[in-house]
Amino acid sequence: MTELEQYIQSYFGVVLPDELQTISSLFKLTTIKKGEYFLKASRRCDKLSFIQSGLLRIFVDTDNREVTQWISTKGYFVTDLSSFVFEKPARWNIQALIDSELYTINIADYKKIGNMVPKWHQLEKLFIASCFATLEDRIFSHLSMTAEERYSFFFENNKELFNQVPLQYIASMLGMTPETFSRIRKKKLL
Amino acid sequence: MTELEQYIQSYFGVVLPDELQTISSLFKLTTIKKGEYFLKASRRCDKLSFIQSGLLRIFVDTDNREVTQWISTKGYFVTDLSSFVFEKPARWNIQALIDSELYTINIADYKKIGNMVPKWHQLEKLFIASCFATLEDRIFSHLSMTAEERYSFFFENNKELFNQVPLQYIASMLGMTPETFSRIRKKKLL
DNA sequence: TGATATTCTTGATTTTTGTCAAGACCAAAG
DNA sequence: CTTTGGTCTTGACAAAAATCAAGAATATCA
Repeated sequence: MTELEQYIQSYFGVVLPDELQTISSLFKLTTIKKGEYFLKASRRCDKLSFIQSGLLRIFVDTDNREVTQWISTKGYFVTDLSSFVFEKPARWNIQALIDSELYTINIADYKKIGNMVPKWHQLEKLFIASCFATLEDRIFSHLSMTAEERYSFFFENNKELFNQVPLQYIASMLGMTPETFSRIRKKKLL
Repeated sequence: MTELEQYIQSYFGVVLPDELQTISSLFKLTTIKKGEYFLKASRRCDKLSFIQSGLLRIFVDTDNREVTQWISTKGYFVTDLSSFVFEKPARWNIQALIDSELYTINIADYKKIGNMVPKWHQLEKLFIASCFATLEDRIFSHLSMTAEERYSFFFENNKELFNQVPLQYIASMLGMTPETFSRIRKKKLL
């Protein structure tokens, strides 16, 4: 079983081996270079990718500044979900932070899965529900934690990210300025 | 078409009238009195309800204080999604803020829908995806807006809530203290 | 109605976080 | 190696928000 198949199975729990193979065969290996855009806001996001290697940053341009919504890492999927699912303009920009390898499926092929695998929509539902729960937790962290607590929590669970991406992006996705981030960091090292 | 059916249609887009009727017939009208719990954290949430009238508050107990995650209003569904979908212990408490009328379906009946309505899992997926997008926006508001901006935005879209529920709950779900909330409020009235 | 909760407001103060500006550090490119 | 551009850190200060405490307003209920 390929790495992609293992991940699909872990997220979606597809059972029959031939179904799994059918699904994974629709994903094509593509590469994206550091700095290139996987998606630009206001365009349609017509693809879903699994990150085989690399890092992608999801962000929005506002009047004053860029707001990083999330950084996607190896072993996770990346797309603008509402654009992909509802076929409407994307709200996020998605850009490669380093050269990355992606297994990519386009919307047309993606729709085929629903026809070929009877249980697919159900599995999809479960997957999206778990994404929903993750966001609930993230909201909770903003309602109940200080910047420092959010930093510590994220650091404990994503140590490896801290020496791979510009820290200002992590600061932004945790909802603080780079300066505050830097000061918390210093405090933790003492 | 009943009000419940109209809402189901608007959220899930079920097309065939008999399917719609089949689904809605599985929801039973129940009532819950002010202060009563729809759900207690750590129990299983084995039901999904549509709010015909009333208000329910979703919250968590932390060491220091209660954190209100959300207030559900007329015309919306209420449940602990991850508990309902994955049949695991609930993370949230859900309590009626005023006497409320709910159309409630239990998990056993809910599962029947999937068998009776072929497209159901697909529609469910779309519904949950739209919930996901709503949470994305909410996270964005915490990454990019001040307490005052979050207040204004929420106020503009939920004016009616402000004279129906204790304001401290709204303050909490917007991620600020009651005092800060009160001061912003005063400032806006001047 | 009057008594009792609870909720809301307000002021004084502290803490946290943001802003602005300067300089240090570091990696990539000539 | 040196330059350059981006990133990170630091300091001084300002603004935002939290905390604590008291009192006012409001709802609840006997």
